[in-house]
Amino acid sequence: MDGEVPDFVGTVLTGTVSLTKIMPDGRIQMVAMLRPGNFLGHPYRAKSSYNAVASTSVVMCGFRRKPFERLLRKIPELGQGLLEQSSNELDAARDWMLLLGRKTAREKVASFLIIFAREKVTQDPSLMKKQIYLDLPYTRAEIGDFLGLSLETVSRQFSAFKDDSVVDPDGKRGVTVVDYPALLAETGNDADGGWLA
Amino acid sequence: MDGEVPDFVGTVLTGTVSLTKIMPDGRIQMVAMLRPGNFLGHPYRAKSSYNAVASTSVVMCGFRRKPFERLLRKIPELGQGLLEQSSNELDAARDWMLLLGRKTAREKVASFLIIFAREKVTQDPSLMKKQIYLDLPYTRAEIGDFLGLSLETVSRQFSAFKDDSVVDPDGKRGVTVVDYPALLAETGNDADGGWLA
DNA sequence: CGGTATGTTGACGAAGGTCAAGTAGGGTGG
DNA sequence: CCACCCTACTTGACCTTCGTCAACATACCG
Repeated sequence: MDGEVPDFVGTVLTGTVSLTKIMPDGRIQMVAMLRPGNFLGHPYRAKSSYNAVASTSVVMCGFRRKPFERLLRKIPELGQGLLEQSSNELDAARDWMLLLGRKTAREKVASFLIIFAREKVTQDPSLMKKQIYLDLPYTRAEIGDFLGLSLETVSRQFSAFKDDSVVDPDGKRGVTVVDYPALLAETGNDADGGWLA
Repeated sequence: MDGEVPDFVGTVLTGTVSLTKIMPDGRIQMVAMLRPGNFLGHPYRAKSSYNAVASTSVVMCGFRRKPFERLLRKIPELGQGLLEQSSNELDAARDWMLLLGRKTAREKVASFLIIFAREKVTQDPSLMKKQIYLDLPYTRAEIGDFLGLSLETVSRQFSAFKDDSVVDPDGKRGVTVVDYPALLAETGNDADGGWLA
């Protein structure tokens, strides 16, 4: 599924939606990864030139823009929630900017994997010392678009981490994180870290 | 001036404030450029690990966080303005991500210059066909932090644009844009473009 | 069972980073 | 007013990282 963001807004219920930017010559950069609970679209802003791509099958709760803005005016508490979410996304975008501008390919791929691994570790901290199986919602090419890398470089970094027994790729989209602390150390971040490892 | 963002929020009145992220080994990425009218700090979010740097002398209108949040609850319209601003910054951040992830050094520098040149052109469209003098608020090193480049690469791109008679550096922070349309064409964007050229 | 998507690996080259030397302004103290 | 110094900027030589192109492997789907 692929197309212009239409004149509606909504929240993601299940699945993963990606927003991408594309240059006239076809270069692509992913600029947002929306997971369940995240909000898609800007109230009060008609045009934003993104493409929305559903990476897995997605269920959304959508509203057309105009009625939603009326609702928003009636229930100001709603706006506060949106402001918080927007601030969160802004923070995430800025971690991502550090990644894009300054991290090496190896650090980028490690950071990418940590996003998904950390999600599981947060649910069950004991996983930190075990193997963590991940089902990535992206192909190598999409991971490249996420990280600002070519798909070949992404593939090579996966292989390198496999050689170092940090990670073990399994089929197309599966990976098991063999050594979570080691992977975390490869991200180039200090311990606390933001959204992006 | 340099330091942690303290427990306050506020709007920039004059000057330019930059937010940067720094990695343990010292690599730096600028993640926001706040100009007059922009808001600094997230209501409802205590910690964000940025450094705020005033690139020029700055006047701000600041509030401590707690009283401001009370104010915000009393006047919901205020929140709407903040949401709009936050959405705008998010859009800007995403244009910036495309730049960081996918543009060449030459395109990055062109895009950087266009941000400032466009500001002037918007005020006076006739400038588009004239020479535009800019007083950049940044050193080469800071431009590098903005664009995810080394300062040497920034310098080389300035020289290259000078050789091509697109731009004419003047002293430390001065530049005159000799050929605005040519510079625009170097950004790699299609005509409309977002915040970042 | 064959075909298309995706992933891996190798060889090579180009873009940009690093290191190093030298230059140019701008401000300060003599 | 001039000499000096400190900071920013420029330029060159070299090297690393990553992108590109290409061949091949694997997996998924009809």
